Amino acid sequence: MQSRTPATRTSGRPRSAEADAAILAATREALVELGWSKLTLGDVAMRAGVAKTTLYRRWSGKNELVVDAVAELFDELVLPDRGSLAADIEGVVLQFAAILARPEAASGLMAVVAESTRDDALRERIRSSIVERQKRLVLEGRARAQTRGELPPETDPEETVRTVDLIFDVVAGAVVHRTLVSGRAADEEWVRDFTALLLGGLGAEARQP
Amino acid sequence: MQSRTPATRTSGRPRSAEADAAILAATREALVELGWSKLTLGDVAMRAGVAKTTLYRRWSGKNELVVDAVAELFDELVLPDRGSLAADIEGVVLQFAAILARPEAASGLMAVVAESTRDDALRERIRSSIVERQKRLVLEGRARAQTRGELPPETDPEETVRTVDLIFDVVAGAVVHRTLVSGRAADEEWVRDFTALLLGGLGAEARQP
Amino acid sequence: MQSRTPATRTSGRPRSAEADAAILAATREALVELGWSKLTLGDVAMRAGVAKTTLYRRWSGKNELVVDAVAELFDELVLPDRGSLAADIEGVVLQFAAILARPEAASGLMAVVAESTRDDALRERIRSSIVERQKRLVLEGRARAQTRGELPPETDPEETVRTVDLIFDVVAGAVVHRTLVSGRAADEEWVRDFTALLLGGLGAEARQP
Amino acid sequence: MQSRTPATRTSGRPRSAEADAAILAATREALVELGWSKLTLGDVAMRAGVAKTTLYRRWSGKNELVVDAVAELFDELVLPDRGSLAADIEGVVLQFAAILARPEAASGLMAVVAESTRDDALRERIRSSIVERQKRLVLEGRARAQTRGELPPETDPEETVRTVDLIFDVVAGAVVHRTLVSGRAADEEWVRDFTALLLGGLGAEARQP
DNA sequence: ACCTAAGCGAGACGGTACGTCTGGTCTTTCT
DNA sequence: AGAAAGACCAGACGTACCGTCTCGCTTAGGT
Repeated sequence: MQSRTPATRTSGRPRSAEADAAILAATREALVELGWSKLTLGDVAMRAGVAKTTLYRRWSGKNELVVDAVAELFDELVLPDRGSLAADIEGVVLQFAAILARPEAASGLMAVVAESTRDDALRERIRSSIVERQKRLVLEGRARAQTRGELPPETDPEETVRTVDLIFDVVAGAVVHRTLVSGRAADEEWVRDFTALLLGGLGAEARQP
Repeated sequence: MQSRTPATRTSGRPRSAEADAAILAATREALVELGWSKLTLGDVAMRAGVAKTTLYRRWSGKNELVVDAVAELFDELVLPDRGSLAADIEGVVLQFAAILARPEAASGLMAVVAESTRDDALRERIRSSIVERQKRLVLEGRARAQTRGELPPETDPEETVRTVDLIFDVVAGAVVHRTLVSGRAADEEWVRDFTALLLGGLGAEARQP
Repeated sequence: MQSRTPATRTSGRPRSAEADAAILAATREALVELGWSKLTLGDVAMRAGVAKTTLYRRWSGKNELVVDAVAELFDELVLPDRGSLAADIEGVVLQFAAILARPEAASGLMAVVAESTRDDALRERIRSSIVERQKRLVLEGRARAQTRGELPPETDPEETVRTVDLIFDVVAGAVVHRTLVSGRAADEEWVRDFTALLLGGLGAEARQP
Repeated sequence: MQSRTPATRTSGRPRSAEADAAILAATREALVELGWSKLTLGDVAMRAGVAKTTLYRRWSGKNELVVDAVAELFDELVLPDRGSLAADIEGVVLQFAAILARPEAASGLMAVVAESTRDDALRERIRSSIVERQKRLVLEGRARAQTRGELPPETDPEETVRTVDLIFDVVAGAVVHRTLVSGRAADEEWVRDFTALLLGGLGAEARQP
């Protein structure tokens, strides 16, 4: 989560482990009720039953706190085994859409992405805590499809990385855009259309090297 | 842009047209230098050589102002005629990526999208000022491809709308995600890969009704 | 009151005489409702059904306007003939107290006096419009008392001026202080006590040159 | 044994005692330079080297602040022992006039009095902080004069209160009116005349029950 | 059983920006 | 030329948070 305290803690009172959890939970609660821009750290501290100093001792500011609070939400994504690549993709995309439809995810995620355009450390934190962390789903899905014979075994490892990245950007980007920018639900019908488009593209790409 | 005063203004000093332009330009300038979160309306007013009251008389807050300032950026997108659908798409996607790479676009756009998750009026303003406004590119490209015979003429109009929306979400979403979330440039190589994926998907979709 | 050029107006639209009266009346009305510090010239203009520019064309600011509006209130003071000096004084002091008890007088008068401590032109305007204008009451009362034989005829004119000034400061000051600072009504009992004190002092003074 | 301190403040950082003094001093300084109407709390805070919030944490607004700043000025009044009642009065009146001649006193005092005509809490604050606080001078002077045999011992206590109040209104009112409204100095000559008037009145009053 | 160093709740602190209001001025059109 | 209307610049208002800083108190591990 937060890469804190690599060094040995020798003396003094240890930091409260409960406080960490309470603060992150309070942050998500505040995101739901207030959204990112009206969320204040003083309010989060109060909700968590914690002093502001305790919060600042652990996170350097609102952005870092929100990244950590939001990142946890995406850990609940799992790749369901629904029997076919298409069905698997549809399943995970629907889960992703469901998370994005939750106000704490949408408001928080977009805001920190916006902030990250001017803060490289923040961008890196988002990449490692959220993006790279969830690429496991693409890799897992690919592997499963190869086992099933739906996709050919990979040959060029570099090519594979490029394709995984592309797929991830297309999937995550399309769902986010549909949900937050176009402002319409990524419902089953849309997910079916989208998955057909994606698989068609992948098949075609696979056919013409 | 801002739908102001459709009614006739007869008496009193008329609003300065220069002020409007100066404020929007100053807003983009401030977005470049400061980003969304550190942009203050007082600072924008100062840059524009305008009093804060003049600014607040026209826009109700930071979000509305930034939407209008950013929306203008996307009006410069044009669909180049490069001879084939693939080349046309690559061309416009590259243009889109170039705009998104500009700091005033990235920071401002993501931030107002984040805010719009808690403000329906703002979401609608974004949709009408930015999203719907640029769907013209998809429609134009489709028409041109049909003229060339690259795409079959549309039969079901409802189906057409759904496909246009899908394409728009996929294109815009993928480029945004690549650029802002993954934090890597949407360069020519990536655009070629992406276009291939998209056209493959469309072709496959067209083949299997 | 306002020393404006009564000189020849040759061309153009003549100034509205009604506007002057409306503005002063609106000023007093606003003083009653809002007090000096919350009175705004924009509000006065609106109440008077007049544009702000019209108001500024006639008065240079809030202070000048309020002085003129308040000065008119004191013109209604008259010296009643109640048969004796003591009774005359009591009568006029009660009138004065009654005016001061009106909120437009109290709030406005004290405020412009406060302002006048830093604005010589304003102090002079107050002196000529209010103070000197009402000294007529002291002079008149003195003359009447001399006719009655209650006071000896004046001998030294310089001495007379000094006494008149002193009396005026004592009378006006005591009533103002009682009413506004001590915050208690200058009622008949108090006025009787005060008048006794004043006449006693004058008699004693008269006896010992 | 029960603690006498009501609402002891135990936790949290204690308020800075220096800040209070610095703010009141800065207020008087600003009154001298700017007068009441141009004094801004932001400016006072800056002069005191204090944040605006610190100021607002202690005082609810400009009026309350100025009352406290001005009240301190009058604490330096003392009743000198000059051997006779007349001389004592002259001495204290001259001191009072000297304080009123200072711009911070004049501008501030009159302004808050003006404001107090529309704000009962403020009027009460003025009464208790300034007026009642300085009545000590009248009581002390009276006692000393009785010791000397210049005034008869008091008989009716209610009558005494009424007389003290009357004297205070007459003295304070006359000096204020002379200084601020008539706009002339309360110099030694005037004070001598005034004291003669006052003592004459008191003597006459004493003689005729 | 003490010592000591860090953590903790509380809340004051110096700042910055907010969005609103007012003071005066300027620019329209109408009278 | 004056008036009504209202936009304009300038700047103070009182509030809300920021991130930091004292306070006095708690809570552990090392001695």
